[in-house]
This record gives sequence, structure tokens and C-alpha cells, in this order.
Amino acid sequence: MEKPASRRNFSFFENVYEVVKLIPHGRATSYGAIANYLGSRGSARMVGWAMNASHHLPEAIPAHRVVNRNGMLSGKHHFGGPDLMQQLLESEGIVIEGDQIKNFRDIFWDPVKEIGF
DNA sequence: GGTGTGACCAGCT
DNA sequence: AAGCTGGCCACAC
Repeated sequence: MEKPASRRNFSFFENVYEVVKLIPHGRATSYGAIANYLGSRGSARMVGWAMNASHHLPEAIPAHRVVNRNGMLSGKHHFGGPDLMQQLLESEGIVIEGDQIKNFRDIFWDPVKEIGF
């Protein structure tokens, strides 16, 4: 028999990167939304882990457009600088207030809703 | 090769 | 209402 479903050619990481790269300019999404889009609500942690691994990737992943459910820049400290993530988001027109995205509901980009499948 | 951990989320107590 | 625990998958030791 074939390997279980978890042994797909492209692991969870690859799918995460694909979705993150699809985030339009000036928008942001959450780890849970991506995980939900991939079919596993509980895999939100993997999304964060994928972001951590994205740094040593040859491709540039706009990880700064991915925040937690509260719209807070939870991973800002994992960027080049503690304020780099905020700077990148602000350069895209996103307003940050207290390490949290303002009007997050408004700029929230849900892959399930935008891409669908 | 087992165990622990990790940029999370939602449910339960 | 707020704090804790479980769950998910991949990677490092």
C-alpha cells in the first residue's frame, strides 16, 4: 500500500509557503486560517514553524503578512529585528498599534474565502 | 529512534 | 471570565 496521506510529496510546509506567497500586498492572514485552508485546524502551530524555517529558504516568504488570530505580531521577534516586521507591514499601508494590526478584520485575507480551493 | 519543542487555536474547568 | 490542556505535524538532539 501507499504511504499514509501525511507522506505526500509536498509536506505541510510547502503548502503553507504557497498560501503565504499568495497573500496580496497590503493584506494579512492568520496561522489558523492557513491551517484551516490546508484542512487541519489544529496544525496552526506547524504554520508558525514553517515560517521559522522559511528564513533559510532560497525563496522570500512574506512571513510578516502572517500573524496570530488576534492580529498580533507574535513572530516579530523572529525577524531580522524586533521592529522589522512592523516596518514591513506599515510600508504596505497596514497600521500597527501596540504590536497589533489595527482594523485586522478589515485587512484580513482568508485563503478559504479568497481562493476557495 | 524516542522525546521535546515550537511565530497557534479552541475547548474545557 | 480567565487559566490550563490537548492537538496537530515537522524538525533537532
